[in-house]
Amino acid sequence: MPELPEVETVCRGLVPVLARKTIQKAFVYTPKIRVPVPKGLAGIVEGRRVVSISRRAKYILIHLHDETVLIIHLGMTGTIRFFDNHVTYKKIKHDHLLLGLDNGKAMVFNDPRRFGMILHVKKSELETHASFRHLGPEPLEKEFTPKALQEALRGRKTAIKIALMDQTIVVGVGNIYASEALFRAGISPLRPAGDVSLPELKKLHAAIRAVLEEAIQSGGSTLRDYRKTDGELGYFQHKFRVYEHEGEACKGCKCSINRTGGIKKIVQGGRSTYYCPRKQH
DNA sequence: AGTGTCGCCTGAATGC
DNA sequence: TGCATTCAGGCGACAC
Repeated sequence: MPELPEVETVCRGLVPVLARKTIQKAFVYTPKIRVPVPKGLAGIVEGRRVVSISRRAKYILIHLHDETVLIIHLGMTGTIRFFDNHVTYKKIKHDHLLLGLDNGKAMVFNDPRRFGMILHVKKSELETHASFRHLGPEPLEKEFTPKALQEALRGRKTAIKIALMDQTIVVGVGNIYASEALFRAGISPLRPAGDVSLPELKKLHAAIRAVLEEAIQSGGSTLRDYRKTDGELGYFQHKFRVYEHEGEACKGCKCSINRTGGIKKIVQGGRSTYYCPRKQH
């Protein structure tokens, strides 16, 4: 599912094909996804020019010429694809939004599970918007420091894994990268967040940045392949060390799998967590 | 304010 | 084989 690196990859992929294009035609195929699409959105964005693309947390921000922002969240299963001709494009199952561009191409947002979101807000109201106002720091920006992380976690009794996925603590880290970062930092996902020491948080801070940066790198190489095939801007397969590796030996592990059972899968807050009980404490 | 739970939604995987 | 059930999870709403 798209977490920060995947969304970042999609944003980078959007820049060459969407920036400086004018939205000639827009269609909202599915007004009622989980969060309803703003009423009249199609008519409102038609004729607007795309100035730039950026990302905040897991949201894709499409900045329009009129100081408004068209925002897409990919949810769990959302993808963005481009097609050559928006006039002849035939909607397929789970298409929710089409933007017909002035170069004739179509940008289509498709999301089978409808967990994605389409928002349209004034640039000046972005920071106070309900979906943005409580967001924590960007993990790859300098405001995210071990100290800031310590401050955000202070007194929190909830498990560190759950806290890492809390977008008010730090944004962009979802279920996969929370497990991966904790594994690299050698910290048990079950630890109460407020009990993790500063030296450990330094490791965790570095681990979060490392997993996200590596995944973005990996997305970048996928993106180059996309350019060749003109495919979809959505997913890429990154190598995970613990996620979906239940029962396997973790990287560099010398212990006997028969005896230890290998990487363990547990459920926290209704989400699966993968970790190595012998390397994470 | 912090914490935990539920519901949204569909396709794939699994169970009988 | 076919139908039913389970599972996946980001985020908002809600209860306490």
